[in-house]
Amino acid sequence: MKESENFFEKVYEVVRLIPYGKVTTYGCIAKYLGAAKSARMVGWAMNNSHNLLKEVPAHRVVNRKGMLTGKHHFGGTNLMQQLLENEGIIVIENQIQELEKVFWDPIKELS
DNA sequence: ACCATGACGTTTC
DNA sequence: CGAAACGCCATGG
Repeated sequence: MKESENFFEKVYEVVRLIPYGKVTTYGCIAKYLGAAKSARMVGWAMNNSHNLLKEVPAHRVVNRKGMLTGKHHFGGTNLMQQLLENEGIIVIENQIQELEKVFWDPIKELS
């Protein structure tokens, strides 16, 4: 690992800052970090987050559509959806409902 | 060094 | 309006 961890570390930091019952998108995080074109890297960082000693609430991070694309990475079950619903977020068919309502923009909130 | 893949996003047809 | 293709960046083989 190298300084690149700084990028991942930043991602994890922002994800951990997501308040309870709120969610954000990969693109927003990437943009907040100054790598708007690297939204995929954010998702990749999440994948690597499993290797971290500290757990990251990746279940609060979804794609632009609010779809739980990465739920399969949470154990192959509906764990991700369960976690979100547990926080009061309505999830139907791997898709977050009232996304605008639970959406949390780090740029807007952390600006 | 090149090709293939990915928890995305935007643009085009 | 819906689906497909392209683009971006980083990692792995």
